[in-house]
Amino acid sequence: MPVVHTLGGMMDRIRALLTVIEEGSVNRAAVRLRITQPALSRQMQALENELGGKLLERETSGVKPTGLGHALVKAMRPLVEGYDTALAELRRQARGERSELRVGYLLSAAQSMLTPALAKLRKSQPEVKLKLHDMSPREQIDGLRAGELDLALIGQEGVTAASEFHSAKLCSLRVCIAVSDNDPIAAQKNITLKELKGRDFIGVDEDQVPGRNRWATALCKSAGFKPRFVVVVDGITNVFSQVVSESGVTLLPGYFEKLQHPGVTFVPVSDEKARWDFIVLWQKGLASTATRALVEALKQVAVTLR
Amino acid sequence: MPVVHTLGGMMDRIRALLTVIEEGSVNRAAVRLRITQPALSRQMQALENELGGKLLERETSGVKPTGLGHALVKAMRPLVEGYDTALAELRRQARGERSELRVGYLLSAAQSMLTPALAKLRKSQPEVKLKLHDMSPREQIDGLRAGELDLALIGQEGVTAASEFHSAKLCSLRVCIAVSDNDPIAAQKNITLKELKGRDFIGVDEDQVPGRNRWATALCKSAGFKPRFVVVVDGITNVFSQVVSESGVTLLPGYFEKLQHPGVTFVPVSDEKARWDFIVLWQKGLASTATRALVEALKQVAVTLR
DNA sequence: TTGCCGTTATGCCAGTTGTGCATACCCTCG
DNA sequence: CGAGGGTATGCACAACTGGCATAACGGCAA
Repeated sequence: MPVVHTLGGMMDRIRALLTVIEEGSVNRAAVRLRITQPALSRQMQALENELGGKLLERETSGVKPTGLGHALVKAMRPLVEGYDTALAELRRQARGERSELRVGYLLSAAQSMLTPALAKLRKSQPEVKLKLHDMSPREQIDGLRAGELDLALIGQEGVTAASEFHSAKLCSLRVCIAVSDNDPIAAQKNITLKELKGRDFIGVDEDQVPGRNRWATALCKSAGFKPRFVVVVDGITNVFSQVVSESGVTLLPGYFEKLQHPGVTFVPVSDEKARWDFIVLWQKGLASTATRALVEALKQVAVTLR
Repeated sequence: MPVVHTLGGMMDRIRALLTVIEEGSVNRAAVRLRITQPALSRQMQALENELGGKLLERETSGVKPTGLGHALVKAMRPLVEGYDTALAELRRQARGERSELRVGYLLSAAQSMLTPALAKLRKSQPEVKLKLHDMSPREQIDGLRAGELDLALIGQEGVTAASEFHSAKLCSLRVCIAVSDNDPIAAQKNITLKELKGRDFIGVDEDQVPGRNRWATALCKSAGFKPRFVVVVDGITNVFSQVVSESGVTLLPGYFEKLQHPGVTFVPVSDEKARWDFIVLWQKGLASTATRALVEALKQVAVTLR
């Protein structure tokens, strides 16, 4: 039996078998499959060889599946159909017709921008299904890397990962510091970075908000000194506890000014160079129209907030 | 871009892509796949052409999936794995290592044979999982045809379908008739077919028990007359009602003698030629060892009952 | 900068495979 | 026994695919 064929095209032969069994005839199936009957006949032989058992009862009136043939149909038809639909969905997605948009964001940071941008998006592309994920900057970046997010709204933390993805800077916010209510600085309306020289700084866990400490360090260096991080905590609320108990300070993006936290006062930093960039990251490769639309909407919203 | 390839081997290329993404490198993936790097490189190009979008970010240190690439992995990996396991299962089944055995039987007819046979089977192949289906002869045949049964225990009704499947005659039972208690025949110990000449016969629905009427007709013809079916009912219990009310008779396999039904008396037919064959049918093609074992067990049980 | 080493991409050739065509074979029915 | 339906087979050819050699490209170190 010199009918060997490759193991590769086996799925095609399985498809062919499904058609043959549907039609009950190699001849008619061959017509449907746009190949000749001999070719199809040989495919069936090949499939039987590969599986090691007869699949069809050849009768003078056509063909009929054997038990094994039936079993194959039952096992393979759903897989083949799933394969086809998955393929179709991928092709659509490749053409940018992705209907689902998975957005990662940090509620405290992105709220003022994301909400109006989403409203715009819904107006221009109402059929887009949104999945919003409130997650830490680190989780956002990991999500992008793992392909679980299409787009991430992220602050300064994102610049370290910006080269991995497409990115756009949305706006550049002012910066503030958090100090204890008891601290003399708390009474000031403004503060310059220079005034922080020699103060103890509270750092945050690099895993949770990567790059934040580096950003603070860079800012201080531009003001002529090197910050000393006396403690590193994980999570922003713990930062506030430390601010109160240790009377250290920490540099924060400006939107924290609106926050209230017992025992903590936020003081704006007046240095012009002290800015907190807010950026949006999205997957490389062909972005869906929905992704592009949301990025555009975010940019438009950003200019109004500047 | 003249990289076209066939649409056929697409699944292979998807498999290849899965490996490439796992390895993060075309080179290493090529090693795992036992092909050269250029070949694999071209496969990836082909896949991207077929899908209409980039799947990989080529970087100097290797490759990284794009969003589309990630989506493909998420959609296709389970399908590919399902396909492989299904294929393996089919191959095992083709080798006769089927662990499940679906048996169709008619409780009233097969009980005396099936129970001991199953006991034998359990002793010789304890790991076989059994699925027993009590169903009418017609349902059994349909089940075999649809591949939902591996084996059917069926009476005379099965002979019409015997050519479609493998079959073995298990035993040949004596025949009896059912008559009303009031009928003079009811007092007899035996009866010959000839004595039934001129009597009204009760037939059964051809859909439920195909071939039964033909069997009765053939028997009567061998005794020199043609039975007259005054009524055809569906289901054996209705036959008994008719036997009582219409004082017709009906030919039945011998195992009914053990039954009790108010107003009905069963009288054995003494003709030597009047026999009711009991057969087992199973799927054509390679039967599993379990199937063969059960057939053997049934045959052995049958000889003890003869 | 230059050279080296890693990566992926491309040109070309040969082996293999799957297909179509023509035809053989087999069965059933008239 | 021939006609007409089915499936299988012999054969030649086009096409795809893989291997080899090599290009192109980017990073890194001297």
